[in-house]
Amino acid sequence: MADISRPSASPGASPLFLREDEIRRGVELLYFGYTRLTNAIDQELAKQGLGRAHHRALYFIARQPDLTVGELLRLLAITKQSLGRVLKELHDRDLVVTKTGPLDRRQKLLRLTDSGAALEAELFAQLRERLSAAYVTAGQESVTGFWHVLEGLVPESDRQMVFDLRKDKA
Amino acid sequence: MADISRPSASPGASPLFLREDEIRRGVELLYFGYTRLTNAIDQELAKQGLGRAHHRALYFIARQPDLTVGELLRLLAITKQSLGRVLKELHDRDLVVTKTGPLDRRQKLLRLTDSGAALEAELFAQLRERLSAAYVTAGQESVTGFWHVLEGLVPESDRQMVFDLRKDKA
DNA sequence: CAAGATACGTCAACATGGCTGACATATCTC
DNA sequence: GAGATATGTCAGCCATGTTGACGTATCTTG
Repeated sequence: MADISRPSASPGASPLFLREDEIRRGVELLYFGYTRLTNAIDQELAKQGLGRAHHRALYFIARQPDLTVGELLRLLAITKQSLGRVLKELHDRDLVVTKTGPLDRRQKLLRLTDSGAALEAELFAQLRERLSAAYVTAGQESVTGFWHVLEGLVPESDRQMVFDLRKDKA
Repeated sequence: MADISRPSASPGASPLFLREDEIRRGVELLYFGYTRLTNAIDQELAKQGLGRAHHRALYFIARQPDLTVGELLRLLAITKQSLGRVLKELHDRDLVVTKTGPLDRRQKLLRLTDSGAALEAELFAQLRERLSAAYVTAGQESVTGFWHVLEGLVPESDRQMVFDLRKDKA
């Protein structure tokens, strides 16, 4: 295969070679990479009778315990009715518990139960397997490039929210 | 903001620093990057009364004119019934035309009409805007890293199909 | 050339996970 | 005490995926 990282042999049109083909390449790889990664856990989810919507909620609750419902809504960017359905199912299956917010009693803080955490860990293991294989093949330098481009795709208005996932809650 | 691209300050556990946090970072950025990019065209699509499924079909037909129905099915990885509904709507709106395959008359080759191509171009312009902004911010080296990691996420069995999108049909 | 495989289309029923709109309750803030 | 806010919930709708069954035209092969 030709070296896909080499830009056009005739530069000059643009300092960063933003030719149509390079954009389409990104669109396609993002599409296939994302969909194939999410496919990796569908079978596991189906065993539990859960769907991808449940996994997204489990994932973010695992990532940031004591997340509020409102914060989760902002992350998922769906309506509260849609999320309500998902959270109710997770609660009914004893995968998620809520507690009243200590500072603001209107809030509900979300946490995984032990079995919720176990399920999330099992699903995460699939993601880790795929993603770490891709990381290893591409190399650490590529991984940081991968991150940088994706960060640029997140609108300014959402960026802080995404970065904050890596912090413990105040 | 801290330099998010710098790996752990305490390497040694793994030669490529495959700590949980680095995997989660990839999962999240992929999720937000992908969903926010696709959100970029939803409004445009809604104007036409079309959905994302229609866009995916338009995109791949634009990318590889004279694609067969079977090839498109493999790319989208959905059932023929689902695709049939989408193609029928695109055909009814005069965005796509089919012609009988010249070598194998069972096949139908898909092509955009002029108005289909115009719509696809308009949608593509949105993607280009977002993605090229991200490319410029990240720099060419990051872009190649971005590609390499995503390639690693595409299963071996699908990889040739994805690469072949960039070639003219035989 | 006949038989079977293949490419495509279509009918029907159903599941998932989004959406809007309307309204209720508890709690916080001013 | 009045109004804003965080959450929940009922009801119905839509987009887009699924399975299963079946039909037709065309290609391929023994």
